[in-house]
Amino acid sequence: MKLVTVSVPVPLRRTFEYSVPTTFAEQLVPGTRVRVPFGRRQLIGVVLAAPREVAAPDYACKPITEVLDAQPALPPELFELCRWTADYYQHPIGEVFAAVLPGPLRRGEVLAMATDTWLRLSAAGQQALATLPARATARRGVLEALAIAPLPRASLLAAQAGAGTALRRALAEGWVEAYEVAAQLPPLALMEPEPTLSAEQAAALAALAAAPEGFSTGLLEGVTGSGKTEIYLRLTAQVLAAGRQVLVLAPEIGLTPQLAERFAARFGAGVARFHSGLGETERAQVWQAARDGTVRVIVGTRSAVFVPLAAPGLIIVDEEHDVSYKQQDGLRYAARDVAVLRASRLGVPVLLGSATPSLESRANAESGRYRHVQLRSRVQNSAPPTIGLLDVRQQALEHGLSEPLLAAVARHLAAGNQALLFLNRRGYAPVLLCHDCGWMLPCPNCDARLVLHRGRKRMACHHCGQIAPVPKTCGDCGGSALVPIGQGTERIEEALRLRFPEARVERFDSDRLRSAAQMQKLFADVRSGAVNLLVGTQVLAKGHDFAGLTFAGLVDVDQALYGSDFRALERMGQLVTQVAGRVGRAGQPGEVLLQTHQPEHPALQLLAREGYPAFAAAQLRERRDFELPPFSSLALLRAEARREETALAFLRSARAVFPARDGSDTPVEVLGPAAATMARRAGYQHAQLLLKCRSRAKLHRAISEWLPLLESHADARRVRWSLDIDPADLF
DNA sequence: AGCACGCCGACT
DNA sequence: GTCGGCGTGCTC
Repeated sequence: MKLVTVSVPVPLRRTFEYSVPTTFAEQLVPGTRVRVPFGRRQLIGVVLAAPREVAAPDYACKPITEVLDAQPALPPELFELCRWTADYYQHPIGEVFAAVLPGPLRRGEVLAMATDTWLRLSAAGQQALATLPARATARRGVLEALAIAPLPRASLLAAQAGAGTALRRALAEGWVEAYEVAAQLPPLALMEPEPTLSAEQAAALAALAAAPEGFSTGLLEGVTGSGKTEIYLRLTAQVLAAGRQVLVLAPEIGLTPQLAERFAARFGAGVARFHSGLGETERAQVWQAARDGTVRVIVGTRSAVFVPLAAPGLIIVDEEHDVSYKQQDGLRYAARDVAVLRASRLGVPVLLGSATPSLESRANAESGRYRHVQLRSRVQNSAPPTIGLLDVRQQALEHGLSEPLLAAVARHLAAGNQALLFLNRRGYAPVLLCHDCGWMLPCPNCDARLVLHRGRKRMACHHCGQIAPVPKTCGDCGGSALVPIGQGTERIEEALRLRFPEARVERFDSDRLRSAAQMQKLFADVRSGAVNLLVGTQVLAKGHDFAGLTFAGLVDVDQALYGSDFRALERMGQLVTQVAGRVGRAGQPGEVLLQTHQPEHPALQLLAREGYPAFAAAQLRERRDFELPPFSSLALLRAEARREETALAFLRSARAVFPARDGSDTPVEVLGPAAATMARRAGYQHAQLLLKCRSRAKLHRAISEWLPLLESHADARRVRWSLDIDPADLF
């Protein structure tokens, strides 16, 4: 009999064998979806290995119910990429397929071939054209256009404004017939002239284009405003001209529209977006179009790294340092790393772009594995901003703002420019404190305090979403001396409104920017100059260019200095540099001030005086000294349970069964278990066990041996646990 | 993950 | 006497 190996979407690190009725044995290539009985359910599985002839197995083997694909849903290259991903991230293969396949495919639906609607003139239409009164201009226009040649419906409607009604009439009268044709791409044409490159851009482009045929990794390090996107567009033009596709990754949904628009403006049709904001059907359509080669450029977020490509030619990862590329639950992959691996397997170049490259990429550039290309000057000739440290020790602070900071804001406003204040904390104040007894309203589910949100008149937990009314009196002593301690963006906004009553102050954070439309409106108001002062979080650090901005103040960099994670400083440097990149305009160099209680901190000083590259080089030396990534590999076993002891007991058992380490020079260190920082989150106690090894391969092998022991351990059923390879955060 | 089986507490 | 809690085991 014939057997195939099938993966099913269950969290099991094993696969299952099914017998194959002879009727459909031929089509069962790897990557084909099949419906199979599993226990007493029917699941959609993926064929892992072609059928093979075997003697009857020693277990009851069920037959496949149905074959769902004539062509494998996962083309060979993507199928192999999934297998690599499952292996590298030590994740169940069935769950990898489930994560990669769009919803409709995951549920077993069969996708129809993408089609375009075309229109042609009927015989009745020919006659109508002759008899139609001259004043029926719209209908005449439609019929005359189609009299020349049939047209795609979309082109007709695009060419003739307001033809919709006329066309509907013509179709109803039977003058025009609609029919479906397999979707096809209009021929490639540049839709806008290519701007002249600066000398530096031209050199960068030449250096990147000089890469030998096949796989290579480029690291394009370019300060904000240096014109990285134009380099992407030029390289893309070359690849498209050769009839190949380009995959462009951006860190978050909010940044894909601008990027996609730039590509569409240059290359016209054939640019598609792929991200979780699309509906499932739409995602499936883009997926299929990419696989069929009916789109040329796919701009998407991290999940787009798994889109099938008919004719891949280049992968671009914009803002490659961004932590959003790391998935933080389920299959914890890093899209930037998968992109590099995928490009190497495809034999195509990959380009990583950033103003602040990750230390990992910098290390690869230094070792010569990546081709390092730099853009040091801004296209519009504005000088880079000066970065100053503002010592706030013993200074009177007004809602967290020092007098020199406020004076700087006043100076830039007086000059008719815009100023920005950055603070990575939403809300009014992170703590509401009882001045009489010291009580602070805790979150009932987390080891955290509820944050005061004055605007929405409530207390909110930023970790689990718990909300509560603002207390009038202390929950402990009943006193009414409740005072807000510390500041969030709301409070800074309020303080600035009081101080600068004539300025228009706007706040930019996820509380304020509820909808995409609202966000567009606010950003438009900034660009028009209607907004004078901006206060905000992360959202201000990414992407958007504000031409009139000449000042940025970071209200509290110390926050980032004290992070418990070994990447805290790297993040701080990137954040400061990204915020600083928003500032400065032609002829008016910008100014950046960092409020700190640690003005002598060496990392801060280096960053302020010499800039990000020097700062990053120093950070990298520290990583080397402490054998931290990228000079070692990490894996984190996380566990959560209602009781802390349950989570710790599991991790102790896990540690106990970790494969014995030999006495080699690259031992696997096992650190912990330990309670996570802010252990209780959303009602669960979090704990973790950290694995560290200089050899990635060796760590991988040890974990492969370890996982089966872990899974079969009785303690594993009592906790929720997950394994994080190359963790981005250690909490 | 589901889903069944199985063995101990408060109720129609 | 049964309904139902979730510990344990299994899925080709």
